[in-house]
Order: sequence, then C-alpha cells, then structure tokens
Amino acid sequence: MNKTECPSKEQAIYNAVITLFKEGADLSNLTVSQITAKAGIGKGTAYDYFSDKEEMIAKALFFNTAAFCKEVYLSSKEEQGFRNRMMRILLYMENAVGESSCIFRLVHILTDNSTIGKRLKELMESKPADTIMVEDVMRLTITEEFGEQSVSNEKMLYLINSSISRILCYGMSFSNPYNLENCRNEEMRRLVCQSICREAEELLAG
Amino acid sequence: MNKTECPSKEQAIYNAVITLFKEGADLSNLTVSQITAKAGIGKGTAYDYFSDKEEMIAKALFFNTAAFCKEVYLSSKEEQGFRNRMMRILLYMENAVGESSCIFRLVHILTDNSTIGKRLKELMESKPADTIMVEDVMRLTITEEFGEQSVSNEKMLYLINSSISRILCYGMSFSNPYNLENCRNEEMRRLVCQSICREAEELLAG
Amino acid sequence: MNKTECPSKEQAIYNAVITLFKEGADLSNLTVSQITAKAGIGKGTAYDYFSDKEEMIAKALFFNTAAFCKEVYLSSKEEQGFRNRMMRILLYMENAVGESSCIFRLVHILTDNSTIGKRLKELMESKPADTIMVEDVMRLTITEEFGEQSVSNEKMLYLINSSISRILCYGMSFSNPYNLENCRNEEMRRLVCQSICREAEELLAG
Amino acid sequence: MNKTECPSKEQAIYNAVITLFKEGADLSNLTVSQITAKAGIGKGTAYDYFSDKEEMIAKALFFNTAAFCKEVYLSSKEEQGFRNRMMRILLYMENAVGESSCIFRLVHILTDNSTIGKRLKELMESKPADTIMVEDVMRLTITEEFGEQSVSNEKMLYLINSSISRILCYGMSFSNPYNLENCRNEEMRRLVCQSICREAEELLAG
DNA sequence: TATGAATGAGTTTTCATTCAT
DNA sequence: AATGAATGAAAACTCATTCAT
Repeated sequence: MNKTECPSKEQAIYNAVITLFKEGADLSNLTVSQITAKAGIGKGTAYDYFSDKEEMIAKALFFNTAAFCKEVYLSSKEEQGFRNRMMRILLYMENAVGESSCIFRLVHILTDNSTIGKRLKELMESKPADTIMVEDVMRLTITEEFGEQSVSNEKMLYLINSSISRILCYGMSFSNPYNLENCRNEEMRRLVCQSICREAEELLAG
Repeated sequence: MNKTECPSKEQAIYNAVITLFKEGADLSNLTVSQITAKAGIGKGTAYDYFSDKEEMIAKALFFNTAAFCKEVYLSSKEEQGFRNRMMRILLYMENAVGESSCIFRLVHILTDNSTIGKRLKELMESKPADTIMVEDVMRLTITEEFGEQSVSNEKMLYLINSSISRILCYGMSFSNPYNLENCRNEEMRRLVCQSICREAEELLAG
Repeated sequence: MNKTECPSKEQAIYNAVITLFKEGADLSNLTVSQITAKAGIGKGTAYDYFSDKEEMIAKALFFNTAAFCKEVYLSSKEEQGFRNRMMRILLYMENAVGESSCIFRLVHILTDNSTIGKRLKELMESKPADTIMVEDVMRLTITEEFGEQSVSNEKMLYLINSSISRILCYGMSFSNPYNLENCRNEEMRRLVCQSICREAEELLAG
Repeated sequence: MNKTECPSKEQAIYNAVITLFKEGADLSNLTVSQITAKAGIGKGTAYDYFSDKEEMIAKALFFNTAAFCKEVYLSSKEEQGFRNRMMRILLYMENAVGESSCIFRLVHILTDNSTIGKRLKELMESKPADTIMVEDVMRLTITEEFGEQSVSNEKMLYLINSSISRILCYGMSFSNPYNLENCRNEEMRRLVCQSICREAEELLAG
C-alpha cells in the first residue's frame, strides 16, 4: 500500500536527477540517457510521464526543494521564539548547502535564462497553496512569531531575501577562488546568524 | 603600451559573449556560431585564439568582470572614508546587476559544476597579481581604509562574502517568483547599504 | 449468419483507420496509438487480431473498398442498360472521392512502394472470388450488359482502366495546385460521363 | 565553370532522393541517413542546405519534375501540329512512368495529406513563372497550337486533367492486381492517344 | 481475453571542431 | 592569418511491439 506515496516512475526520475546533481553533474547538460539509466527505467518511459527533458529536471528540483522546505519548516516549529526557530532553519539550510542541495541550485537556475529556469518559474507560479517553498519557510516563521500585521510588505520581503542571501553567501564560500580554509565555518555561521536575527528583531519587534 | 597581448579578435569574442548574455542568452547553451556571428569573425578564427567554446565564454566572463572590478575599485578611491567608498561600490554593483552584469552570472557559473565554471576557477586561481576581481575590491577597500593589521582573516572573509551576498540579494529580487512589485527598490537598497556598512564598521573599527 | 469471421474488434480497427483517414490523417504516418484510441480498444488487443500495423491499415482499406464496391455494384443493377448503370457508378464514385474515399487512396498506396501497399497487393491477389473490387464493378457491369464474348481482353482492360482514370481525374482537381475555382464541377462531371460512356459503347457495342 | 549549373550539395541530395526512389524506396519512409549516404555527404551537411527532411524530398521531386517537364515541352515543340506534339508528350510521359518517374509520384504525394505533400504545394504555389510543371506542358501546347482565345477555362482545365489522368491510368496498370500481361502496351497506348487527341480536337477546334 | 505501461531501436536534428582554400 | 563548408558524434524524442497483470 506504499505505492500511493511513491508514484514509482515519476519519483524514480526525480531521485535520479537529484542523485546525479549530488554526484556533481551539471544540471543544464544532463542527458535523458543519464537520467533514465540512473533511474533504472527505459528512455521512452520517461516520455510517458514528462513532455521533455526540461520538465524532468525542473520538476525534480521543484519537488525536491518543496519536500526539503516542508521538513525545515516543520522542524523549526519544534523551537520556541523567533531566534531559536531561525537558528534551526539556518542550521538545516547550511547542512543542505553543504551537501549540494537543490535549494542552492534552484535559485541559480531561476536566474540563468535557461529553459529549465523558465519551467521552474511556471511551476512556482502555479504551485498549490499548501506547497512550502524557500520563501514560505521564512514568511511563515516570521508571521507566526511576530503576528501578521506587525510588518510592512517591503520589510517582510527584505527580510526574506536577506535571509536567503546568507545561505547563498555561505554556499559561495565553497567555490570561492580565494581559499577560505583558514576561516572556520563556525565563526562564519555565528556571524551570519547573529546578523540575520538582529536585523529581523529590529525591523519586526521594534 | 604593447596592447598586442589582447588583440582585436580575442576582444571581439569577449564582447560578443557579453553582448549575447545581456541580450538574454543562456550562457550554458550558447553556440560557437552565435558567438562568432555576433563577433563578426569566422568560426574557424575563434579556434586560432581559443582551444574550445568553454574557454571563450570563461575568458569573456573573467576579463569582463576584471575590467568592471577595476573600474569599481578606481572609482571607489575617489571617495573618502570606508562608508562613502562602500556606498559608491554598492551603487556601482547594483547598477551592474540591473543590467544583467556578468558579475552576477559569474558567481552562478562558479557553482554549477559546468565546464565553463571549471575553466573560470582555473583562470581565477592563476590570475596575475594585478588583476582585481570582486573579492579584491572589497579586500583592498577594507585594508586601505582600516589598515592591514586591523582585522582577522575570518572577519575579513566574512565581510567580503557578506557584502557580495547583498548584491545577490538585490539581484534575486528580479527573478523571485514571489512578486516584489510592492517593494520599492530604494527602500531595499537603503536597507542593504545600512546593514553592510554598519556591520563593517562594527567589526573593523570597534 | 456466422458473423464471427468479422468480430467487432477487427471492425473497430477498420472503422478507426477509415475515420482517421477521412479526418485528414496521412495513412503512412498513422500510429497504432491513434488507431486503437479511435477504435476504443487497448493497444495490445490490436495485436491479437493483426500481426502488425501495416496489416491493420491494409485490411481496413481493403475491406472498406470491397464493401463500397459491393454497394456500388448492387446499386448499378437497379438501372437498365449500360449507360444508365455507368452513370450510377460514376455518380457513386464521384461522391466517394468527394468524401476522401479510400478508393482513391487505395490506388495511391498500391503504387508507392510502401509496406502498406505490399500488404494490399497480397490481399488483392488472394481475395475470395466473391469479393468485388473496383475493377470487378466495371468488369461485371460490362459483361452483364454486353455479354461475355463481346469484347477482347485488351479492350476490356482498357475500358476498366480508362473508367477508373476518370475518377482519378476528378479527384485530382481537388488537390491540383493550379486552381480550378472557375471550373464548375458539373461541367467537369458531364464531360467525364460523356467521354467514358461513348468510349464504352463504341468499343463494345460497335 | 560548370559549378554554376550544379550547386553541388543541393543537387547531390536531389539526385540521391530520385535515385533511391527509382530503386524502389518508399518516399514517405525515407531516412536522412539513407539520403545523405546515397548522396555521399555527411548527415549534418544536408541540414546546411535544407531545413528538414521533408524539404529535401519535396524539393527533389519538384526540381526533378520541373526539369523533366521542360525537356518534354521542348521536345514537343519539334513536332508540327497538336496531334503530333501530343503524341510526343504521351510517349515521353509513358516512358517516364515506366521508369517510376517522379511525375507519377508527385501527383500521389500531392494528395496524401503528408508533410511532403504540403511542402510540395507550397513550392508549386510560389514557383517562378518560367518553371514548367506538368500542367504547363499541356497548357502551353494547347495555347500554342490552338491560340489563346479558342477555349474556355473550364474546357482547358478539363483537357489538362484528362490528359494527365491517362498517364496515371497507364501507370496504374503496372501495379494493378488484375494482371494485364495479356494486354499489349501498344494497344493500350494507341487507345489512350486516340481518345485524348480526339477529345482535344473536338473541344478546341470544333 | 484485454490491457496499457514499459521498452529501446531507430529517427531527426544540432553543433563543436576541423581543414582545404 | 582567416574562413566557413563539411562532418559525425551525440542528443532528444517517437512509436511499434511486448508482456505482466
């Protein structure tokens, strides 16, 4: 009876894309052969479930990110207070970046003019209300902790983007040609957390 | 004055790549035909100057970014004091993001496992000492204004990455599927500037 | 009354092919999916009754044409005299051509070197004696009206082909790139009828 | 200096298609690999000259037919009088049918709803004024021999189509499942010629 | 018996790269 | 030195056919 939560072939494609990505593949040069081989299904089968290669990759990123974000959000609710919840979120996201998470990649693809990016935008624009994406995690946490009326739309969006930008900042450090080997991750993480939390408290509680 | 190190054919390729990018092309799907057509040279000629397509694109991004960064750096020196210089830098970079600057794209490509990204990393690792890249702008500005010994390596790197993350934050707002239409850019910009400058002053002057 | 020789599934396939053809499909690019979807049966079921796709299409054309020819022949017998019977036949065939009849298509496929054409030839060569095809309609009508010995084999074949060529002639006018808009169908039809009947009477009655 | 009349690669493709057809290939199932292999050029080269496979085949048929028709027309001018010219034309066309000429095939493809057919129609609709196709041979011969005002548009079109239908009639006899082995071609040819010439004379000179 | 999900061989098409001119 | 015609390897995608259910 576990077929209901694992529609088999679609999920196999998603898993294959995510696995290939984590193995270091360049998503914009992935081939259908690679994907279906990794998924363990025939090439033609993929086309029974997706209209083209871009849809396979875009949906894989979308659903993988959505699943991760839901997990992060639910986890954050176990904590009390905004600062603690934010800490939990940041730690979760940092770990994800560390393992080449799709969240990081998704943001990139959304901005690179690629076909995959266009497909992703379509998916995000038509996503169901109960799907939680990166921005929703921040938005929900903020409104749950500070109340819905406590902040202007502009400040809210600034906070959301500012928080997400810290994740990118951290992720960048792995590919930065200026080596960061002397920079302990803990110190970096402490500074990022400190900065984002204070900013949120000032803008929202003040 | 031996500009022969950078003859016109190479430069034509660089300009073509940058132009195509600003016209909305997906850099990872650019073709050699597109590049040489835009550059106004023969396809074969490109191979007299570059070993392959990836080198054309990687070098175009590298030199375009280096030129822009030098300009930003020199411009920032016209200002007095860290805060004023940083303001000048941020304004410059924000403008660049607004025009789909390669700086923004370069950061993405460095993290997408692509062949172009690998080439870019090689270029950055072996770059001449007098080439100023994104990080160098921040590093030089900080050391010139606060003195070389005034800050730990960790804090320095944190500041560099943190500053660059603000650029990404601003850029993200253009492609964010959650509409930012109600969020005025000025307000966003003010918050970004305020945040980065205060952070720098606290860490370095304090 | 054992209609089991032609069970409903086979007939469904035949009807599907004919319907698709009348809807404007290119018979040599029809897919099994299209056929079985239109027939309302499963794809695998089709292979319980036919050995391959070509057989489905060839048999559909064959039986459809045979049914039509039988109808035409029986109808012509209601008339008295060769000229009247021929008129009836021509009118019938012209109508059929107007609705994209398979008779027209059948002639094409027989001459295009396609696999479907090869199958059709096999079917026609081994057809049961009581199956009436295009040529039989003419042959029977001629012998019934003029008597069996009244005409040489060559003249008979000439008349058969000549008659059929009028149908093609009329059909061609629909797809002729040289516009026929000024040419009224009635005038064309009158000329065709006149010509074929006089020719037959001259050769056979004379 | 003979490069001007043989633009090499395009012509090689045309020749390959025609050769394959004469060798018995089904034009609607021809592959690009077959065509380029027969043409002795690389597969990619074909796409430098044609936008897709259908264009290759449609243009091959079009230009082959145009060349043949020009030849037929010029040859017919060597004869004196309508009947003699028509005889020459019929003989030419019959020979062409005998060698599986594209003329025969072209008429078929124009009526089979295929993509190749659609392309052919486009080519014929936009053909240059000096290109002589099948219909033009008949039209020119008739007007040159009888004068332009001597016949209504309807009668002209009837004559053109009627004549062409005889060619099809003759061609059909090769694939007719009712064997024509007892029917001498000469007798058939005589009857066809007789019929078409008398019809033309009656309608035009009368 | 009937099905349609799964397959992979076979097709079209693209494009980085070469090389004769 | 410069070119762009030619190439063919590699990719996306299709669809006839099979077979487990």
